[in-house]
Amino acid sequence: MQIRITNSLTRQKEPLRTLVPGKLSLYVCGVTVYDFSHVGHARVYIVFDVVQRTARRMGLDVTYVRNFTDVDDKIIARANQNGETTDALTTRMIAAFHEDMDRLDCERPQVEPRVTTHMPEIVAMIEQIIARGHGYVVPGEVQADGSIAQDVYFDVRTFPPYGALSGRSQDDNADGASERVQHDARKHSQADFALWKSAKPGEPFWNSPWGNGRPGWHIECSAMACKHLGETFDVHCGGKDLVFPHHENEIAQARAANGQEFARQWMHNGFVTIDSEKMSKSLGNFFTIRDVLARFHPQVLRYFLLTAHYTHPLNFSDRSLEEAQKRVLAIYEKLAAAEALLTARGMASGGQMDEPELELVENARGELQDALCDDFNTPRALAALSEPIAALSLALDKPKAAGALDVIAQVRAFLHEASGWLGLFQHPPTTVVEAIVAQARDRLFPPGSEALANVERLLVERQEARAAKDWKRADEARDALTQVGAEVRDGPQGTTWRPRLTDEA
RNA sequence: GGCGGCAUGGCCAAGUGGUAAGGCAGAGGACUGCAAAUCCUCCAUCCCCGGUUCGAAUCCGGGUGCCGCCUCCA
Repeated sequence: MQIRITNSLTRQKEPLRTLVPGKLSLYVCGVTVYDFSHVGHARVYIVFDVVQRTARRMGLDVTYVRNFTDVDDKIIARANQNGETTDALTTRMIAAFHEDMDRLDCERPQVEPRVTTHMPEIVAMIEQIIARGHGYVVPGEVQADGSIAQDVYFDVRTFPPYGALSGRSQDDNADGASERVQHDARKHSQADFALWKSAKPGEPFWNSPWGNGRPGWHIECSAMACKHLGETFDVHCGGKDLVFPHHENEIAQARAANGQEFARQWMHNGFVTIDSEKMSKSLGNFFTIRDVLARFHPQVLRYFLLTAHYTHPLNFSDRSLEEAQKRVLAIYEKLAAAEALLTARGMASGGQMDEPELELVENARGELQDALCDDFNTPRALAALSEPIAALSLALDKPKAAGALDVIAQVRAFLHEASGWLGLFQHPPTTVVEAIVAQARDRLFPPGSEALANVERLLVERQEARAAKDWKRADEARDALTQVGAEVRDGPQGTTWRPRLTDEA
Protein backbone atom coordinates (compact mmCIF):
# COMPACT_ATOMS: atom_id res chain seq x y z
CA MET A 1 0.00 0.00 0.00
CA GLN A 2 1.19 3.40 -0.97
CA ILE A 3 0.72 6.59 1.02
CA ARG A 4 -0.93 9.38 -0.92
CA ILE A 5 -0.72 13.02 0.03
CA THR A 6 -2.12 16.32 -1.15
CA ASN A 7 0.92 18.09 -2.52
CA SER A 8 0.58 21.86 -2.24
CA LEU A 9 2.95 22.34 -5.17
CA THR A 10 0.68 20.52 -7.59
CA ARG A 11 -2.53 20.95 -5.61
CA GLN A 12 -3.25 17.33 -6.25
CA LYS A 13 -3.34 14.10 -4.41
CA GLU A 14 -0.34 12.07 -5.43
CA PRO A 15 1.83 9.25 -4.09
CA LEU A 16 4.25 10.19 -1.34
CA ARG A 17 7.68 10.04 -2.93
CA THR A 18 10.78 9.31 -0.95
CA LEU A 19 14.23 10.15 -2.23
CA VAL A 20 15.72 7.12 -0.57
CA PRO A 21 13.53 4.01 -0.68
CA GLY A 22 12.26 3.14 2.75
CA LYS A 23 13.24 6.44 4.30
CA LEU A 24 11.16 9.55 4.76
CA SER A 25 12.59 12.95 5.60
CA LEU A 26 10.03 15.29 7.06
CA TYR A 27 10.37 18.93 8.06
CA VAL A 28 7.56 20.63 9.92
CA CYS A 29 7.72 24.33 10.66
CA GLY A 30 7.64 24.78 14.40
CA VAL A 31 6.56 27.64 16.61
CA THR A 32 8.02 31.02 17.35
CA VAL A 33 8.48 30.72 21.08
CA TYR A 34 7.27 34.01 22.54
CA ASP A 35 4.01 32.79 24.08
CA PHE A 36 1.97 29.69 24.87
CA SER A 37 0.77 27.76 21.87
CA HIS A 38 -2.88 27.84 20.89
CA VAL A 39 -5.29 25.33 19.45
CA GLY A 40 -4.23 26.19 15.90
CA HIS A 41 -0.72 25.05 16.74
CA ALA A 42 -2.08 21.94 18.40
CA ARG A 43 -3.79 20.99 15.17
CA VAL A 44 -0.64 21.29 13.10
CA TYR A 45 1.45 19.13 15.35
CA ILE A 46 -1.25 16.55 15.96
CA VAL A 47 -1.91 16.29 12.23
CA PHE A 48 1.72 15.81 11.36
CA ASP A 49 2.16 13.48 14.30
CA VAL A 50 -0.42 11.25 12.63
CA VAL A 51 1.46 11.62 9.35
CA GLN A 52 4.66 10.58 11.03
CA ARG A 53 3.00 7.69 12.87
CA THR A 54 1.33 6.45 9.70
CA ALA A 55 4.55 6.58 7.71
CA ARG A 56 6.38 4.65 10.41
CA ARG A 57 3.71 2.01 10.61
CA MET A 58 3.81 1.65 6.85
CA GLY A 59 7.42 0.69 7.25
CA LEU A 60 9.21 3.93 6.50
CA ASP A 61 12.22 4.99 8.49
CA VAL A 62 11.15 8.54 9.32
CA THR A 63 13.41 11.42 10.17
CA TYR A 64 11.14 14.07 11.58
CA VAL A 65 12.57 17.55 12.11
CA ARG A 66 10.64 20.37 13.75
CA ASN A 67 12.31 23.65 14.56
CA PHE A 68 11.96 26.30 17.21
CA THR A 69 12.23 29.87 16.01
CA ASP A 70 13.86 31.50 19.00
CA VAL A 71 15.02 34.80 17.49
CA ASP A 72 12.39 37.17 16.24
CA ASP A 73 10.92 40.66 16.63
CA LYS A 74 8.02 39.39 18.69
CA ILE A 75 10.30 37.48 21.02
CA ILE A 76 12.42 40.57 21.59
CA ALA A 77 9.37 42.73 22.18
CA ARG A 78 7.80 40.25 24.58
CA ALA A 79 10.99 39.72 26.54
CA ASN A 80 11.39 43.47 26.96
CA GLN A 81 7.81 43.75 28.05
CA ASN A 82 8.30 40.97 30.59
CA GLY A 83 11.59 42.36 31.77
CA GLU A 84 13.43 39.14 31.00
CA THR A 85 16.07 38.10 28.52
CA THR A 86 15.02 36.59 25.23
CA ASP A 87 16.88 33.49 26.27
CA ALA A 88 14.90 33.13 29.48
CA LEU A 89 11.65 33.67 27.59
CA THR A 90 12.35 31.17 24.84
CA THR A 91 13.65 28.55 27.25
CA ARG A 92 10.46 28.84 29.25
CA MET A 93 8.25 28.70 26.18
CA ILE A 94 10.05 25.73 24.69
CA ALA A 95 9.50 23.84 27.93
CA ALA A 96 5.83 24.83 27.87
CA PHE A 97 5.51 23.72 24.27
CA HIS A 98 7.02 20.34 25.07
CA GLU A 99 4.69 19.95 27.99
CA ASP A 100 1.66 20.74 25.80
CA MET A 101 2.78 18.37 23.06
CA ASP A 102 3.49 15.57 25.51
CA ARG A 103 0.04 15.91 27.00
CA LEU A 104 -1.45 15.74 23.52
CA ASP A 105 0.53 12.57 22.82
CA CYS A 106 2.54 14.03 19.99
CA GLU A 107 5.69 12.02 19.65
CA ARG A 108 8.91 13.98 19.80
CA PRO A 109 10.64 14.68 16.49
CA GLN A 110 14.11 13.22 16.01
CA VAL A 111 15.58 16.71 15.76
CA GLU A 112 14.31 20.00 17.16
CA PRO A 113 16.78 22.58 15.94
CA ARG A 114 16.86 26.11 17.29
CA VAL A 115 17.83 29.15 15.27
CA THR A 116 20.23 30.43 17.89
CA THR A 117 22.35 27.29 17.61
CA HIS A 118 22.48 27.40 13.81
CA MET A 119 24.05 30.79 13.15
CA PRO A 120 27.06 29.41 11.25
CA GLU A 121 24.80 27.49 8.87
CA ILE A 122 22.56 30.50 8.39
CA VAL A 123 25.42 32.88 7.71
CA ALA A 124 26.97 30.40 5.29
CA MET A 125 23.72 30.09 3.38
CA ILE A 126 23.35 33.84 3.11
CA GLU A 127 26.90 34.10 1.83
CA GLN A 128 26.13 31.50 -0.79
CA ILE A 129 23.03 33.37 -1.87
CA ILE A 130 25.02 36.57 -2.27
CA ALA A 131 27.84 34.77 -4.07
CA ARG A 132 25.40 33.34 -6.57
CA GLY A 133 23.93 36.76 -7.25
CA HIS A 134 20.60 36.37 -5.50
CA GLY A 135 21.24 38.59 -2.49
CA TYR A 136 22.49 42.10 -1.95
CA VAL A 137 23.82 44.16 0.92
CA VAL A 138 22.57 47.59 1.95
CA PRO A 139 23.39 49.95 4.82
CA GLY A 140 21.52 49.15 8.02
CA GLU A 141 21.48 50.33 11.61
CA VAL A 142 24.13 52.50 13.20
CA GLN A 143 25.90 50.53 15.91
CA ALA A 144 27.06 51.63 19.35
CA ASP A 145 30.59 52.20 18.12
CA GLY A 146 29.35 54.47 15.35
CA SER A 147 29.85 51.95 12.59
CA ILE A 148 27.05 51.09 10.21
CA ALA A 149 26.01 47.48 10.12
CA GLN A 150 24.50 46.02 6.99
CA ASP A 151 21.21 44.44 6.03
CA VAL A 152 21.04 41.70 3.45
CA TYR A 153 18.09 41.20 1.15
CA PHE A 154 17.04 38.43 -1.18
CA ASP A 155 16.71 39.69 -4.75
CA VAL A 156 13.44 38.17 -5.83
CA ARG A 157 13.78 39.26 -9.45
CA THR A 158 16.87 37.08 -9.90
CA PHE A 159 14.87 33.99 -9.06
CA PRO A 160 12.24 33.36 -11.75
CA PRO A 161 10.53 30.37 -10.09
CA TYR A 162 9.49 32.66 -7.24
CA GLY A 163 5.76 32.29 -6.62
CA ALA A 164 5.40 28.71 -7.82
CA LEU A 165 4.21 27.34 -4.49
CA SER A 166 1.75 30.08 -3.66
CA GLY A 167 0.56 30.38 -7.24
CA ARG A 168 1.08 34.06 -7.64
CA SER A 169 3.08 36.06 -10.10
CA GLN A 170 5.54 38.67 -9.00
CA ASP A 171 3.33 41.29 -10.60
CA ASP A 172 0.42 40.19 -8.39
CA ASN A 173 2.53 40.77 -5.37
CA ALA A 174 3.44 44.23 -6.43
CA ASP A 175 -0.13 45.49 -6.52
CA GLY A 176 -2.62 45.12 -3.71
CA ALA A 177 -0.09 44.11 -1.15
CA SER A 178 2.33 46.94 -1.60
CA GLU A 179 0.11 49.58 -0.12
CA ARG A 180 0.13 47.80 3.22
CA VAL A 181 3.85 47.20 3.24
CA GLN A 182 6.03 50.12 4.10
CA HIS A 183 8.06 51.18 1.10
CA ASP A 184 11.80 50.69 1.45
CA ALA A 185 13.89 52.57 -1.08
CA ARG A 186 16.91 50.40 -0.37
CA LYS A 187 15.20 47.37 -1.87
CA HIS A 188 15.57 46.51 -5.56
CA SER A 189 12.02 45.24 -5.53
CA GLN A 190 9.48 45.73 -2.79
CA ALA A 191 8.95 41.97 -2.79
CA ASP A 192 12.54 41.46 -1.65
CA PHE A 193 12.80 40.15 1.89
CA ALA A 194 15.44 40.31 4.60
CA LEU A 195 18.03 37.59 4.93
CA TRP A 196 19.95 39.38 7.65
CA LYS A 197 18.88 42.31 9.78
CA SER A 198 21.38 44.64 11.42
CA ALA A 199 20.99 45.02 15.17
CA LYS A 200 19.09 47.91 16.69
CA PRO A 201 20.18 49.19 20.09
CA GLY A 202 19.35 46.74 22.84
CA GLU A 203 18.57 43.83 20.54
CA PRO A 204 20.31 40.50 20.77
CA PHE A 205 22.78 40.06 17.93
CA TRP A 206 25.30 37.72 16.40
CA ASN A 207 28.43 38.70 14.62
CA SER A 208 28.49 38.24 10.87
CA PRO A 209 30.26 39.41 7.74
CA TRP A 210 27.70 42.22 7.69
CA GLY A 211 28.25 43.30 11.24
CA ASN A 212 26.12 42.59 14.27
CA GLY A 213 22.65 41.42 13.51
CA ARG A 214 20.32 38.49 13.29
CA PRO A 215 18.70 36.37 10.61
CA GLY A 216 15.55 37.40 8.77
CA TRP A 217 12.47 35.35 9.43
CA HIS A 218 12.65 32.76 6.65
CA ILE A 219 16.28 31.85 6.28
CA GLU A 220 16.47 29.77 9.46
CA CYS A 221 14.16 27.09 8.13
CA SER A 222 16.02 26.85 4.83
CA ALA A 223 19.30 26.46 6.66
CA MET A 224 18.12 24.05 9.33
CA ALA A 225 16.18 21.85 6.92
CA CYS A 226 19.20 21.57 4.62
CA LYS A 227 21.49 20.84 7.53
CA HIS A 228 19.41 18.11 9.11
CA LEU A 229 17.73 16.56 6.08
CA GLY A 230 20.00 17.47 3.18
CA GLU A 231 19.67 20.02 0.40
CA THR A 232 16.93 17.94 -1.12
CA PHE A 233 14.49 16.12 1.11
CA ASP A 234 11.03 14.60 0.92
CA VAL A 235 8.27 16.63 2.53
CA HIS A 236 8.01 20.03 4.09
CA CYS A 237 4.92 20.78 6.16
CA GLY A 238 3.16 23.52 8.05
CA GLY A 239 0.01 25.53 8.43
CA LYS A 240 -1.62 27.00 5.33
CA ASP A 241 -0.73 30.49 6.42
CA LEU A 242 2.93 29.68 5.90
CA VAL A 243 2.58 29.07 2.17
CA PHE A 244 3.24 32.70 1.46
CA PRO A 245 5.59 34.23 2.15
CA HIS A 246 7.40 31.87 4.51
CA HIS A 247 7.56 28.72 2.45
CA GLU A 248 7.83 30.54 -0.83
CA ASN A 249 10.85 32.33 0.58
CA GLU A 250 12.36 29.18 2.02
CA ILE A 251 12.28 27.62 -1.42
CA ALA A 252 13.83 30.67 -3.03
CA GLN A 253 16.63 30.89 -0.48
CA ALA A 254 17.57 27.25 -0.43
CA ARG A 255 17.50 26.82 -4.18
CA ALA A 256 19.27 30.08 -4.80
CA ALA A 257 21.96 29.08 -2.33
CA ASN A 258 22.74 25.59 -3.56
CA GLY A 259 20.90 25.03 -6.82
CA GLN A 260 19.24 21.92 -5.46
CA GLU A 261 15.56 21.08 -5.33
CA PHE A 262 14.86 21.61 -1.60
CA ALA A 263 11.61 19.92 -0.47
CA ARG A 264 10.14 17.69 -3.18
CA GLN A 265 6.60 17.72 -1.84
CA TRP A 266 4.72 20.11 0.42
CA MET A 267 1.81 19.61 2.79
CA HIS A 268 -0.27 22.29 4.47
CA ASN A 269 -3.02 21.94 7.00
CA GLY A 270 -6.15 24.06 7.26
CA PHE A 271 -6.93 26.47 10.04
CA VAL A 272 -8.77 26.06 13.26
CA THR A 273 -11.56 28.61 13.08
CA ILE A 274 -13.97 30.24 15.48
CA ASP A 275 -17.29 31.21 13.98
CA SER A 276 -15.67 30.28 10.68
CA GLU A 277 -12.92 32.82 11.14
CA LYS A 278 -9.29 31.90 11.49
CA MET A 279 -8.08 31.52 15.03
CA SER A 280 -5.07 33.77 15.32
CA LYS A 281 -3.12 35.92 17.65
CA SER A 282 -3.75 38.99 15.59
CA LEU A 283 -7.52 38.58 15.69
CA GLY A 284 -7.31 37.75 19.37
CA ASN A 285 -9.85 34.94 18.96
CA PHE A 286 -7.60 32.18 20.18
CA PHE A 287 -7.54 29.73 23.05
CA THR A 288 -4.23 28.41 24.26
CA ILE A 289 -3.81 24.68 24.54
CA ARG A 290 -3.64 25.20 28.31
CA ASP A 291 -6.94 27.08 28.32
CA VAL A 292 -8.60 24.13 26.66
CA LEU A 293 -6.87 21.43 28.68
CA ALA A 294 -8.06 23.10 31.85
CA ARG A 295 -11.55 22.08 30.76
CA PHE A 296 -11.11 19.08 28.53
CA HIS A 297 -8.95 15.98 28.63
CA PRO A 298 -6.02 16.04 26.19
CA GLN A 299 -7.43 12.99 24.44
CA VAL A 300 -10.65 14.92 23.86
CA LEU A 301 -8.83 17.81 22.23
CA ARG A 302 -6.76 15.43 20.16
CA TYR A 303 -9.85 13.50 19.05
CA PHE A 304 -11.64 16.72 18.17
CA LEU A 305 -8.72 17.96 16.09
CA LEU A 306 -8.77 14.73 14.10
CA THR A 307 -12.49 14.78 13.33
CA ALA A 308 -12.03 16.77 10.13
CA HIS A 309 -9.68 16.15 7.24
CA TYR A 310 -6.45 18.07 7.81
CA THR A 311 -6.73 20.10 4.62
CA HIS A 312 -10.08 21.56 5.65
CA PRO A 313 -10.88 24.26 8.14
CA LEU A 314 -12.10 23.00 11.50
CA ASN A 315 -14.46 25.10 13.56
CA PHE A 316 -13.69 25.26 17.25
CA SER A 317 -16.61 25.47 19.67
CA ASP A 318 -17.66 24.26 23.10
CA ARG A 319 -20.32 22.21 21.47
CA SER A 320 -17.83 20.35 19.28
CA LEU A 321 -15.51 19.77 22.21
CA GLU A 322 -18.35 18.42 24.28
CA GLU A 323 -19.39 16.14 21.47
CA ALA A 324 -15.84 14.87 21.21
CA GLN A 325 -15.73 14.43 24.96
CA LYS A 326 -18.88 12.37 24.90
CA ARG A 327 -17.47 10.06 22.28
CA VAL A 328 -14.03 9.72 23.84
CA LEU A 329 -15.53 9.06 27.24
CA ALA A 330 -17.91 6.44 25.87
CA ILE A 331 -15.07 4.59 24.16
CA TYR A 332 -12.84 4.66 27.22
CA GLU A 333 -15.74 3.45 29.35
CA LYS A 334 -16.21 0.51 27.04
CA LEU A 335 -12.50 -0.21 27.17
CA ALA A 336 -12.65 -0.05 30.94
CA ALA A 337 -15.56 -2.46 30.99
CA ALA A 338 -13.75 -4.76 28.59
CA GLU A 339 -10.65 -4.74 30.73
CA ALA A 340 -12.58 -5.44 33.90
CA LEU A 341 -14.41 -8.32 32.31
CA LEU A 342 -11.35 -9.88 30.74
CA THR A 343 -9.40 -9.54 33.95
CA ALA A 344 -12.18 -11.24 35.83
CA ARG A 345 -12.03 -14.10 33.34
CA GLY A 346 -8.26 -14.32 33.52
CA MET A 347 -7.87 -13.12 29.96
CA ALA A 348 -6.22 -9.84 30.74
CA SER A 349 -3.61 -10.17 28.08
CA GLY A 350 -6.25 -10.40 25.38
CA GLY A 351 -5.62 -10.68 21.69
CA GLN A 352 -3.36 -13.68 22.11
CA MET A 353 -5.90 -16.30 21.48
CA ASP A 354 -5.88 -18.83 18.75
CA GLU A 355 -9.33 -18.05 17.50
CA PRO A 356 -9.47 -16.94 13.90
CA GLU A 357 -9.65 -13.23 13.55
CA LEU A 358 -13.10 -11.81 13.36
CA GLU A 359 -13.96 -10.61 9.90
CA LEU A 360 -15.29 -7.44 11.39
CA VAL A 361 -12.00 -6.63 13.04
CA GLU A 362 -10.05 -7.62 9.99
CA ASN A 363 -12.12 -5.28 7.83
CA ALA A 364 -11.77 -2.43 10.25
CA ARG A 365 -8.02 -2.91 10.40
CA GLY A 366 -7.85 -2.68 6.62
CA GLU A 367 -10.11 0.34 6.49
CA LEU A 368 -8.09 2.13 9.15
CA GLN A 369 -4.90 1.66 7.18
CA ASP A 370 -6.52 2.55 3.86
CA ALA A 371 -8.02 5.69 5.32
CA LEU A 372 -4.76 6.92 6.78
CA CYS A 373 -2.74 6.04 3.70
CA ASP A 374 -5.26 7.94 1.61
CA ASP A 375 -3.98 11.38 2.52
CA PHE A 376 -4.30 10.83 6.25
CA ASN A 377 -8.07 10.76 6.24
CA THR A 378 -8.59 10.74 9.99
CA PRO A 379 -12.39 11.19 9.89
CA ARG A 380 -12.56 8.02 7.85
CA ALA A 381 -10.14 6.32 10.20
CA LEU A 382 -12.25 7.26 13.21
CA ALA A 383 -15.35 6.02 11.43
CA ALA A 384 -13.58 2.70 10.90
CA LEU A 385 -13.56 2.24 14.65
CA SER A 386 -17.32 2.43 14.93
CA GLU A 387 -18.26 -1.04 13.81
CA PRO A 388 -15.84 -2.80 16.14
CA ILE A 389 -16.95 -0.54 18.97
CA ALA A 390 -20.58 -1.40 18.28
CA ALA A 391 -19.67 -5.08 18.34
CA LEU A 392 -17.82 -4.54 21.60
CA SER A 393 -20.85 -2.82 23.10
CA LEU A 394 -23.09 -5.65 22.14
CA ALA A 395 -20.72 -8.23 23.56
CA LEU A 396 -20.35 -6.27 26.79
CA ASP A 397 -24.11 -6.11 27.04
CA LYS A 398 -24.44 -9.87 26.61
CA PRO A 399 -21.13 -11.27 27.86
CA LYS A 400 -22.53 -14.76 28.17
CA ALA A 401 -23.44 -15.03 24.51
CA ALA A 402 -21.35 -17.41 22.44
CA GLY A 403 -18.11 -15.81 21.33
CA ALA A 404 -18.71 -12.62 23.30
CA LEU A 405 -15.44 -12.78 25.20
CA ASP A 406 -13.59 -13.37 22.00
CA VAL A 407 -15.16 -10.30 20.45
CA ILE A 408 -14.29 -8.25 23.48
CA ALA A 409 -10.69 -9.38 23.49
CA GLN A 410 -10.22 -8.87 19.78
CA VAL A 411 -11.83 -5.47 19.58
CA ARG A 412 -9.83 -4.35 22.55
CA ALA A 413 -6.66 -5.52 20.86
CA PHE A 414 -7.70 -3.75 17.67
CA LEU A 415 -8.33 -0.46 19.46
CA HIS A 416 -4.96 -0.79 21.10
CA GLU A 417 -3.40 -1.21 17.68
CA ALA A 418 -5.38 1.73 16.26
CA SER A 419 -4.09 3.89 19.06
CA GLY A 420 -0.60 3.51 17.67
CA TRP A 421 -1.70 5.14 14.42
CA LEU A 422 -3.90 7.81 15.89
CA GLY A 423 -2.48 8.50 19.31
CA LEU A 424 -5.93 7.92 20.79
CA PHE A 425 -7.32 5.39 23.26
CA GLN A 426 -3.96 4.11 24.47
CA HIS A 427 -4.25 5.36 28.06
CA PRO A 428 -5.41 3.20 30.96
CA PRO A 429 -9.16 3.52 30.47
CA THR A 430 -10.24 3.99 34.06
CA THR A 431 -7.69 6.75 34.48
CA VAL A 432 -9.09 8.72 31.58
CA VAL A 433 -12.69 8.18 32.63
CA GLU A 434 -11.91 9.31 36.15
CA ALA A 435 -9.96 12.30 34.93
CA ILE A 436 -12.79 13.49 32.73
CA VAL A 437 -15.36 13.05 35.45
CA ALA A 438 -13.17 14.64 38.11
CA GLN A 439 -12.49 17.64 35.91
CA ALA A 440 -16.19 18.31 35.48
CA ARG A 441 -16.88 17.67 39.14
CA ASP A 442 -14.22 20.07 40.32
CA ARG A 443 -15.58 22.71 38.01
CA LEU A 444 -19.23 22.41 38.98
CA PHE A 445 -18.84 21.21 42.53
CA PRO A 446 -15.45 22.21 43.91
CA PRO A 447 -14.32 20.32 47.01
CA GLY A 448 -15.72 21.95 50.10
CA SER A 449 -18.16 24.07 48.15
CA GLU A 450 -21.75 24.74 49.09
CA ALA A 451 -22.74 23.24 45.73
CA LEU A 452 -21.11 19.96 46.67
CA ALA A 453 -22.66 19.97 50.15
CA ASN A 454 -26.03 20.58 48.53
CA VAL A 455 -25.59 17.57 46.26
CA GLU A 456 -24.70 15.39 49.21
CA ARG A 457 -27.69 16.64 51.13
CA LEU A 458 -30.04 15.91 48.27
CA LEU A 459 -28.57 12.46 47.77
CA VAL A 460 -29.20 11.57 51.39
CA GLU A 461 -32.71 12.92 51.18
CA ARG A 462 -33.41 10.87 48.09
CA GLN A 463 -32.01 7.74 49.69
CA GLU A 464 -34.26 8.16 52.69
CA ALA A 465 -37.28 8.75 50.51
CA ARG A 466 -36.48 5.70 48.44
CA ALA A 467 -36.03 3.56 51.52
CA ALA A 468 -39.49 4.68 52.58
CA LYS A 469 -40.74 4.04 49.03
CA ASP A 470 -41.82 7.64 48.90
CA TRP A 471 -41.29 7.87 45.14
CA LYS A 472 -42.66 11.37 44.88
CA ARG A 473 -40.12 12.80 47.31
CA ALA A 474 -37.35 10.71 45.76
CA ASP A 475 -38.14 12.05 42.31
CA GLU A 476 -38.22 15.59 43.59
CA ALA A 477 -34.77 15.14 45.04
CA ARG A 478 -33.54 13.68 41.79
CA ASP A 479 -35.01 16.54 39.79
CA ALA A 480 -33.32 19.00 42.11
CA LEU A 481 -30.01 17.20 41.57
CA THR A 482 -30.46 17.24 37.82
CA GLN A 483 -31.26 20.90 38.06
CA VAL A 484 -27.89 21.72 39.61
CA GLY A 485 -26.02 19.45 37.22
CA ALA A 486 -25.66 16.21 39.16
CA GLU A 487 -26.82 13.10 37.35
CA VAL A 488 -27.91 10.29 39.60
CA ARG A 489 -27.46 6.64 38.76
CA ASP A 490 -28.88 3.75 40.67
CA GLY A 491 -26.95 0.58 40.19
CA PRO A 492 -26.56 -2.82 41.76
CA GLN A 493 -23.65 -1.43 43.75
CA GLY A 494 -25.80 1.39 45.07
CA THR A 495 -26.36 4.92 43.93
CA THR A 496 -23.65 6.99 42.31
CA TRP A 497 -23.71 10.41 40.74
CA ARG A 498 -21.86 12.23 38.06
CA PRO A 499 -21.48 15.87 37.24
CA ARG A 500 -23.10 16.92 34.03
CA LEU A 501 -20.33 16.94 31.46
CA THR A 502 -21.76 19.51 29.12
CA ASP A 503 -21.70 23.21 29.76
CA GLU A 504 -25.31 24.09 29.03
CA ALA A 505 -27.52 25.89 31.53
C1' G B 1 -7.76 44.66 -6.90
C1' G B 2 -4.90 39.65 -7.61
C1' C B 3 -4.84 34.44 -6.33
C1' G B 4 -7.12 30.25 -3.86
C1' G B 5 -10.60 27.21 -1.01
C1' C B 6 -15.36 25.68 0.68
C1' A B 7 -21.09 24.94 0.34
C1' U B 8 -23.69 17.21 2.02
C1' G B 9 -29.69 15.44 7.03
C1' G B 10 -31.18 19.68 13.22
C1' C B 11 -25.51 20.07 14.25
C1' C B 12 -20.42 18.11 13.02
C1' A B 13 -18.29 15.39 9.00
C1' A B 14 -16.42 11.47 5.07
C1' G B 15 -17.34 10.62 0.07
C1' U B 16 -13.84 13.18 -7.29
C1' G B 17 -18.91 9.17 -12.31
C1' G B 18 -22.69 4.15 -10.73
C1' U B 19 -27.79 5.23 -7.16
C1' A B 20 -25.09 9.10 0.18
C1' A B 21 -19.31 6.44 5.90
C1' G B 22 -19.24 7.81 10.84
C1' G B 23 -20.36 10.87 15.23
C1' C B 24 -23.78 14.11 18.13
C1' A B 25 -28.84 15.37 18.68
C1' G B 26 -33.92 13.36 17.84
C1' A B 27 -37.88 9.31 17.57
C1' G B 28 -39.51 4.29 18.92
C1' G B 29 -38.34 -0.16 21.83
C1' A B 30 -35.62 -3.06 25.93
C1' C B 31 -34.02 -2.26 30.92
C1' U B 32 -35.65 0.89 35.48
C1' G B 33 -40.33 2.18 41.11
C1' C B 34 -39.43 6.66 37.93
C1' A B 35 -34.85 8.01 35.81
C1' A B 36 -29.74 7.92 34.29
C1' A B 37 -26.25 4.88 31.98
C1' U B 38 -26.32 0.92 28.53
C1' C B 39 -28.26 -2.08 24.35
C1' C B 40 -31.51 -2.59 19.72
C1' U B 41 -34.09 -0.11 15.61
C1' C B 42 -35.30 4.26 12.66
C1' C B 43 -33.94 9.02 10.60
C1' A B 44 -30.52 13.01 4.02
C1' U B 45 -30.27 12.68 -2.54
C1' C B 46 -25.98 16.37 -1.50
C1' C B 47 -26.70 25.82 -2.17
C1' C B 48 -29.32 27.60 -7.06
C1' C B 49 -29.62 27.48 -12.64
C1' G B 50 -27.92 25.29 -17.12
C1' G B 51 -24.82 21.59 -19.59
C1' U B 52 -21.84 16.80 -20.52
C1' U B 53 -23.00 11.47 -19.66
C1' C B 54 -26.64 5.41 -20.15
C1' G B 55 -25.71 7.39 -15.27
C1' A B 56 -23.11 13.21 -11.19
C1' A B 57 -22.99 15.11 -4.45
C1' U B 58 -18.86 13.89 -7.59
C1' C B 59 -17.12 16.70 -14.51
C1' C B 60 -18.03 21.70 -17.29
C1' G B 61 -20.31 26.84 -17.46
C1' G B 62 -23.00 30.69 -14.85
C1' G B 63 -24.98 32.44 -10.17
C1' U B 64 -25.37 33.09 -4.67
C1' G B 65 -23.08 32.71 0.12
C1' C B 66 -18.96 31.97 3.45
C1' C B 67 -13.71 31.79 4.26
C1' G B 68 -8.36 32.19 3.43
C1' C B 69 -3.65 34.27 1.43
C1' C B 70 -1.50 38.80 -0.72
C1' U B 71 1.38 42.38 6.50
C1' C B 72 2.93 38.95 11.74
C1' C B 73 0.60 34.25 11.77
C1' A B 74 0.29 27.09 12.45
